[in-house]
Amino acid sequence: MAAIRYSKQREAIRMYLLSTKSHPTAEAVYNNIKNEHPRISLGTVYRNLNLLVEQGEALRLDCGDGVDHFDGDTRPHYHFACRGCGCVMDLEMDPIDHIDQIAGAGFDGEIQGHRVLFYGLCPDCRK
Amino acid sequence: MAAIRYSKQREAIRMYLLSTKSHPTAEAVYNNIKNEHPRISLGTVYRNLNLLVEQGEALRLDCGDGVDHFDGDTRPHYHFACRGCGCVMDLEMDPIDHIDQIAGAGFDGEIQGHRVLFYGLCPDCRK
DNA sequence: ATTGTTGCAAATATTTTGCATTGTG
DNA sequence: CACAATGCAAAATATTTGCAACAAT
Repeated sequence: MAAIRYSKQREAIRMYLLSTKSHPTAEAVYNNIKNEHPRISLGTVYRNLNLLVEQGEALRLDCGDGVDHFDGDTRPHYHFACRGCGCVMDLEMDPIDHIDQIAGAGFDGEIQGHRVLFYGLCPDCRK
Repeated sequence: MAAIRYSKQREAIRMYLLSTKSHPTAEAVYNNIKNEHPRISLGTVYRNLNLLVEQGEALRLDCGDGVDHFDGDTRPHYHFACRGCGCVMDLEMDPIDHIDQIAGAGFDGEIQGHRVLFYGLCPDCRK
């Protein structure tokens, strides 16, 4: 049953995700980890990111650019994607889970949740 | 300045999108169009879907499966993705544009809009 | 006649996977 | 020692693009 063993690569990826708020892609994680682990491969990064997401230690985000982004902050929160510079930011905002009720009214299926991405201009690009 | 000319392929794609509520992928559009237009190529389907989206005659949807889906109904509305069968449905629901205000409170950038996908079990899979 | 559009194939881009080797428990 | 994890390269998937032939205006 596939016990999970320690690996310094996975640990480095996990630590990097916890250290940044940049919501990096797999490629970006790879580039940042490469300094410490010059022989790490992109395949290993993908494998471990998938594993971390499965284990609930990271979130996979879709930021609308067709590439997966990852977030070490697994608390439920909302994201914002800037149309100017493409950066992805966390939003500090009140929960909006009530929209599930709105969606469920008059719908015969079962609404289990939602995925939201806000977009616009980030503080820097707005200027 | 690149005037857009008529093409029966584009017209067939447009008509197919208007005729279905299935939110097809490019591949699905291709397979459905092929009956009428056996020599159409997938590249042409992609080119025309992109064109229709640019012209505002179709929507590109992200349904969470990593593949682009397309919708001929360009009126603003919300979508639901079933975790059971993978189908994508329209939701008849009250607008929830007020979430932009909630997101914008305490955010220094400019919220221009949002992208929401609801998920759960469709009426059939719920049974 | 001009030039937008197509079919086809090759090219990109992103992510996954097979396999021999290495590392963990 | 058993087997999970790695590095590497090749494969799989989704989408775009170069180009010569074709079609719309």
